[in-house]
Amino acid sequence: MEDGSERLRWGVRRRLEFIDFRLFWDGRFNRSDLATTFGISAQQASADIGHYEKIAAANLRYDRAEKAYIRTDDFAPAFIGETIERYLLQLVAIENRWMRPGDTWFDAIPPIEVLTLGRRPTDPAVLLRVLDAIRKHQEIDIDYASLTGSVQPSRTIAPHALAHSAGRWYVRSWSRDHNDFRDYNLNRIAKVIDHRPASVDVSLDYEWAQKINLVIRPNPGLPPERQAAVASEHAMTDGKLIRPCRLSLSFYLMSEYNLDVEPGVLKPEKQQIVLHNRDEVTQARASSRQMSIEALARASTGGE
Amino acid sequence: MEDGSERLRWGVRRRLEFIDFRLFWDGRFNRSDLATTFGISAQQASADIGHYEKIAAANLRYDRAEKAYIRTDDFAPAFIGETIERYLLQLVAIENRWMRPGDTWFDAIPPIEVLTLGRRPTDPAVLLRVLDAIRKHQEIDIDYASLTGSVQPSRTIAPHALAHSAGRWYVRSWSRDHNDFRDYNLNRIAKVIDHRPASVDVSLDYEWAQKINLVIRPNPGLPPERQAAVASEHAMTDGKLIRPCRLSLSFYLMSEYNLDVEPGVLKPEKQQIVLHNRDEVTQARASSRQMSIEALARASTGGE
DNA sequence: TTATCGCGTCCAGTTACTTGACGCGATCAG
DNA sequence: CTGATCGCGTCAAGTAACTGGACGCGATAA
Repeated sequence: MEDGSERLRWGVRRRLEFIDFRLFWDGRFNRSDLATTFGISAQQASADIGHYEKIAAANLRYDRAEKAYIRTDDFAPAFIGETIERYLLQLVAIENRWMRPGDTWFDAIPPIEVLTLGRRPTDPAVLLRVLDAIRKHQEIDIDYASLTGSVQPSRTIAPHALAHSAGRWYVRSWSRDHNDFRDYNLNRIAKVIDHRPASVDVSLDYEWAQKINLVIRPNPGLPPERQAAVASEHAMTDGKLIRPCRLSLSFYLMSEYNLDVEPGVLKPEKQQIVLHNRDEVTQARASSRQMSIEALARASTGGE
Repeated sequence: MEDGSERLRWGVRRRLEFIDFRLFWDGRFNRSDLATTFGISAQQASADIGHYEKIAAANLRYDRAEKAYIRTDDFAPAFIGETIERYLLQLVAIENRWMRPGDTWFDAIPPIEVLTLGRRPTDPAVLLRVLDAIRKHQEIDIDYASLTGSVQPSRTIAPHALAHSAGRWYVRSWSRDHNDFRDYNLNRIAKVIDHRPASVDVSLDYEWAQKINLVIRPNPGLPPERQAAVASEHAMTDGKLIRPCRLSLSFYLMSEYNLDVEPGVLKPEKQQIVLHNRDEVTQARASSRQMSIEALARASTGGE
């Protein structure tokens, strides 16, 4: 099957992709679908359909009774290729109200249910300032929603990276108040007040820079056939999964999968995978954190 | 600030959105950025920039030294609006290799780290057949990767919905072998072999159709200020969160947040929220499941 | 039957976009 | 300082995309 590699103008290509998309997800589409979603005339839509037929004639046929173009059995995507995950993500985003259906190409949203506890949306203004600070190596003064909920004096941080885990966004930053590196929850930053050039050397954040291999295995407490299934699901080789991971982030992954719980506390079904080198990880993390703090202390006494 | 509500052709509008996007995320863009991502000439790109300036002149200025258009301090998005979550999702998707950077408008990917254990990608052919079966009320014969990994005879299911939780996709289906409704892991369906009209009445899936309110509270074992923080993070009112949820899916949400663990087993930090009406939920789930099974049994003895 | 609707197509006119050419200001190597 | 380079802006002329209007065709519904 061709991949639609002809030289097409960007807009035309997108419309042919749309045809591909609708055939895949709905099995059908209309000329008017094409015309309304792109705001083009019916004539132009006809021309586009003709264009698509030239490229992938076997993919569709017009059904007069249905008044629609119908996907054939030998349909093979000519444009959208292997980008299925992308559209699945869009479905999740729609259900979570992160996206409006109109932002996507879905017509009938498939009957899906998305289950999360949700979280507060990200403030664009905050994200913009944080990204700027990362890019331009600035330190920023922020209003941070403290644990107690009480009003706190503003804090000064020098962010240098974003991290995402288990649905949360973290801002990896140097903290002026503590003179060490920490994670700040992006959604808890209420406001970015001011900014100035940062003085800290972010390469001293060893806990971020250094990686370690998490060695993950199926929980040996599970019946052997369940262990095999778990191994298969996580695409393990030789019954184990090696996952490289920044030291500072290892905590979140361990937390998400209950890897930080002592063996035997939870039923094996609640802890399908276990971390084989847990002690090594916690120890490496603690020591790199200590090294980082000492290096920062030396730098500040020496430099200022 | 205007929202770019002029009547613009679809392609032009997308390009102005692109300008908005790059200004937001990178703080800058080039004429050639515009020209190359959309495959248009430099002249046309100039025209588009002029067009954008007419709509949101205060958003950008040209810096001759930088050879780029730079975001001003009073920048306010004129096109991309509040669709920030969408682009954050794209960043996650890129890091997970679900999307290629070229599928997005990002130039320099911000320094982000995405932490998951990953999973096998979804097979487009399988998804397509499953969606068809849902839409057309068909039953399908599938090759299902069993827990033991051994080859199993094919199973016959009649799917009627998709569900997403904790990174997994489930296919809610009637099972011919068991004459009840179950969840099938989408990634475990290796192949869809055949299909025919389904005979089962999906409205008998009470465990799916019926919803219950999960009453979620901060773990009382946490210090009060931590409880307040948890309540705030989950946007609780009066210290509790009411989350309506299909009975069949309640299990996954409980599993994801360790709500299904007896109080006292885990440290409170590992179980920041607790389910106040756990007994009610498990009981409702069991009874609706039983009702469903009985209804199906009556239908099959009476009907066939 | 008649009315309606969606598709396909021929037509002429408009807009978007192209290639080609030239000038301007900033940066850089010699 | 000078000439080369690069990215931007613009004028001009031609092409491709797209629009409006009009007409016929087949299927469906009143």
